[in-house]
Amino acid sequence: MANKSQSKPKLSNVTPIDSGRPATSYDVARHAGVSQSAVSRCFKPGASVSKKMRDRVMKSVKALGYQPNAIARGLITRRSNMVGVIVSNLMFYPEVLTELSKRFTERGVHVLLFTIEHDSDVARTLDQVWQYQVDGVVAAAWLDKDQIEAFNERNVPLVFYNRSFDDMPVTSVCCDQAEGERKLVDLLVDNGHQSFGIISGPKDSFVSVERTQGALGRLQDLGINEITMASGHYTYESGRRALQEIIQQTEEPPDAVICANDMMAIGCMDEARHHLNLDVPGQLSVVGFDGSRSSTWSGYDLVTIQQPVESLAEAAVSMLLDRVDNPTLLPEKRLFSGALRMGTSARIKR
Amino acid sequence: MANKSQSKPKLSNVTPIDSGRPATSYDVARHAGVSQSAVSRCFKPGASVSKKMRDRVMKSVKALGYQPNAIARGLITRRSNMVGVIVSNLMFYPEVLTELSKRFTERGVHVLLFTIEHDSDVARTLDQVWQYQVDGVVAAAWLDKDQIEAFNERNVPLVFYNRSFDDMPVTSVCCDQAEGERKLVDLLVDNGHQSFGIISGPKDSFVSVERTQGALGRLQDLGINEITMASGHYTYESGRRALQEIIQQTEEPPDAVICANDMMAIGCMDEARHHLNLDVPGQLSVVGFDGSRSSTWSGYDLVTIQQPVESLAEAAVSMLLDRVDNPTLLPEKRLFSGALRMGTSARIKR
DNA sequence: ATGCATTTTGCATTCGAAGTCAAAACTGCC
DNA sequence: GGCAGTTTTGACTTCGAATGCAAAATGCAT
Repeated sequence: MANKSQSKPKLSNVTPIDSGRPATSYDVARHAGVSQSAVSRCFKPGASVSKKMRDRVMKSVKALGYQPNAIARGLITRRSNMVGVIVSNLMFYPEVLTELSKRFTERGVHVLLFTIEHDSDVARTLDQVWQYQVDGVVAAAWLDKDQIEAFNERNVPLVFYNRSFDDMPVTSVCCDQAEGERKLVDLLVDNGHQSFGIISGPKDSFVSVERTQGALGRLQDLGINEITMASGHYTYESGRRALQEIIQQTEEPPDAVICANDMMAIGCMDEARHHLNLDVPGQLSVVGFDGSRSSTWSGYDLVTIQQPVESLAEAAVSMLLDRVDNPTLLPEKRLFSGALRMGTSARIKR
Repeated sequence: MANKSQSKPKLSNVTPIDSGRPATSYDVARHAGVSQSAVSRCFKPGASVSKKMRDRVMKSVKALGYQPNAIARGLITRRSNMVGVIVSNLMFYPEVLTELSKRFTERGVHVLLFTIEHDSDVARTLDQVWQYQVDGVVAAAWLDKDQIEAFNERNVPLVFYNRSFDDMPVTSVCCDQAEGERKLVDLLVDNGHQSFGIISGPKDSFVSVERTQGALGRLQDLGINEITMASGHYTYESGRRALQEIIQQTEEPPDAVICANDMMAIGCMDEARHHLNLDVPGQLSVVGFDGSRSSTWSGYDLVTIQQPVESLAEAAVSMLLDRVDNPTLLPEKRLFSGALRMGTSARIKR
């Protein structure tokens, strides 16, 4: 730097502390009377720097309030230390996002958030993802084959959260939706339930399909055919509406209603109790899926499957960062079981 | 570029398409037989580029799948097109984050998410914020005077969401917490309630203090002194516990309980109905604050204040981006009224 | 003190896009 | 065709930090 300012005495390089602009490594170097390289090395763990040098630099760093520019660093290292998190609808994933964010932060990685409202937004979102040079992506959204392929071409690790692809080698962490539903069905059938309603989520939701198919499959395996279907959008209101539909379609209310998530199960219970005058669980058993906070509220106390959110998030984060460090790692699918929660929203003996 | 490769024929510059790495503007330039500057200009709206040139470049852009590197762009333009969003506890702000994210995305701005668990994390978080050269920050968290000052020094616009500082010139959007509470108090008193319980949030929560003081102040103004206080942490469980405390502290249950948020109000109702055998609203009126989704569920149907989340988010986003474009804009505080929701959780005539 | 090995330091270059400026290519007009 | 005026283009530099390499400084043994 000292050399440079001799050969090219430009103002911007000479100004002692270019106030207004944050200090750069050159500013620190000049202030400490050392080279810019030295400053840089002081911020690289395990670099060869004498104690004397480090102390001197750090003094200037504090004096100028220097913070390394992560953007500039990212340019040269080709590592932004940012990961993209793509969520289709935040409303249903607040705790997931909290867990992911917490864990990434602990590891010094930052989260660039992409929320998408419609599937059609995915393509646009991915363009942004490429532009921002994220080191990896966690997707709790649906991507098509070409989009997944794009990640491979660009060597950007991708981990799916709660959705996977049987026919493609992707990395994913999932809660075993189908197994969970089977547990619920078994529990209900073992406790004498014979006729069922099933409230599925949106048709384009991977999770909903898995859950609904899981429940349906087990019921059929057990030879149960009294099944009425309806679908909702994972919301409270849609759960209520779906129950109305089911009731209208049948002579008698079913023994139990299996909902694709807790929110709809809660809607269902409220509809039954407050609008249809049905006792839950006395006349109607209701079960959900997720283990959301509200499922434990005394008014509902759902029988449901609790997703191990912490484990899922931890797995997603570590699998992603492992692949960032070592791009040759092959895809891996991890499937976690959910825990059966024995609430009081269904007629079961415990 | 052509010139450069003559004088310094390095491999990395000569390789036609350095596969594996994403294409750069140089790659595009070489492929199209034009200069790198030309490629850059094609991505700058309103730049001087002939139609012939633009077509030619765009053909190569598509052929190579080129995406401008936002990191490199940010370095030279000093604009990252990223804003930081700092939220203290995501659990209570999912819809806020959704709204903010949606609106920033619409305007081509990206969200770098910072979640903090303890106040002590703020300092560390801010270091990260500086490093990532965000263009601005929305904070739904508490910052101290020095931390706010740091934003001014670095010329990084800052907008507070639902917290403000009477004694400092900060930019903020808030729902008028105190006014909302006064509306609730007036409603309850007008409907004959005489004794009150107040469940506040954490002592270090700005919002909680505003709300609690608002309610307390109005009650005292109205000459009502039968007030029992308790505090919680904004959670369902803490609402239940707080109601227990209140009941224990008094001979008779109060006529009404005023909770600092909906979640605690719901906990309160469940505790009253399912554990204390109190009829709500018959024996106990319960009111909340927020207008959360669950406040409208039939089982609760809260009397509460609905925060205009869309307006708040829109205001925060536009105020922030206005200040990014025009740093000379002075601080501005915007205060939105909340809407009274006439639910059935309190004994009121409607 | 000398020589050699090792650590520490600085110089120069690099990452990828944007912007400045001057050269080159057009345009219109006489 | 030639010339002034305008538009388009390319060469070069810049942003801020990291790093390979060589020079300088240090340590150590003789």
